[in-house]
Amino acid sequence: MGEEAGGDGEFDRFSAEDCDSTGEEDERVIDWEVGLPNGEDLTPLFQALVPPELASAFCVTPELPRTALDVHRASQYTISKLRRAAPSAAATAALGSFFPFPSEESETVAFEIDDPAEEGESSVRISRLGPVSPSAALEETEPSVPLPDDPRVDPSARNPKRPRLAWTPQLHKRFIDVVAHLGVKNAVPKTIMQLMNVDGLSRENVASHLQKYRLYLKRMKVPEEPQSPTDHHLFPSIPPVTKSMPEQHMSTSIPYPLPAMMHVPIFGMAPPNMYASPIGMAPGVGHQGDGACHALEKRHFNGAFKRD
DNA sequence: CAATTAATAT
DNA sequence: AATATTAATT
Repeated sequence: MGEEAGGDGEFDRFSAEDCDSTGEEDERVIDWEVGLPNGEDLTPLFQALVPPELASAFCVTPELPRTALDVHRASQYTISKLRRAAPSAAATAALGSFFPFPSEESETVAFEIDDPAEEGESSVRISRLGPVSPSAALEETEPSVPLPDDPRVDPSARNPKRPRLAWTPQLHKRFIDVVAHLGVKNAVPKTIMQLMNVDGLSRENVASHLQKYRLYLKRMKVPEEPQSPTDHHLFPSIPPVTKSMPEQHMSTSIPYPLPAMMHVPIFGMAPPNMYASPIGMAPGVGHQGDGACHALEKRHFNGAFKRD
C-alpha cells in the first residue's frame, strides 16, 4: 500500500494519445485511459506474459491466451459493475483509519493551468469530459514528429516546467481539511502534500500556500486594531486556531468527516459552477453543513485571504 | 534535507 | 493579485 513518495512529484499523467478511436465502443470511459500506455507498448494479447519454459520451471500453469473478445467482455463487466457502485476510495490507506470514507461526494479537484505564454486572465479550465489532455492545453501546436526532448515522450522525466497551480476552492478545501486534521502545529508542507494526495501537487506548492495561510491566520488572531468596519463583513468571528485548549496536536477526532481522499487526477475538472463553495478559513473546526461563513466570492477563495 | 519566513520575481 | 522562487536561518 503505501507508496511513498519521497520522491518529488512526477508527472505521470497524460500522453493518452489517440489510442485508436474507433467510435464503435460506446461504453468507453476516456477518463480511465488517460495515462495508460497505448496498444503498441503493451504485450500483445496472443503473447503469454510468462514464457512456457519459465512457467513450467516454476510449476505455474500458463495462462490461456486471451482474445480481444475476452478483453471486451471483461471491460463490459467492469464497467457495469462500477456503474452502480460509486468508486470507493482506493487510496485511503495512507493513514490507517484516516479517511475511511468511501464518499459520496466524489470530489473533483481541478487544477487550473495558467498558460505561461500568456498574460493576465488566462487560465484554462480543462474539461474532464473531453479527451483533452493537459499537454494539449499547454501546447499550441503539435509537431507531427516528436522532438528529442518532446514533453510527451516522458513527462515524468524531469519536467521543471510545472504549470502554475491555481488553488481552486476544491483544492483549498482539501488543504484546509488536511491541515485541520493534522493540527495547525503539525501541518508541514510535506505531510500536507502527502495527505492531500493530489496528483502533481508539489511540496513547494503547498509550502507557498501554507505560508500564505499562516499569514492569514496571524492577521486573524491579533486584530490589534480591530479591523475597520469595512473588512469585517467577510469574516464572521472565526477563531483562527484552536483557541480553547492550549495548542496541542489533536490529530484524532476530526470534528467533521473529511471527504474521502481519493487520488485526484491532476486535471480533473469542475463544472463552471464550481465557485459556489465559500471558503471559510476556519482552520481547526469546521463548518460543514451549516452555512457558516458565506463569504461567497466569485474568484477562487482568495477573498478569504485577502485583506481587502 | 526539511521547515520557516521574508523578500522578491513572474 | 496569486503563486513561485530564493535566501537566510533553524
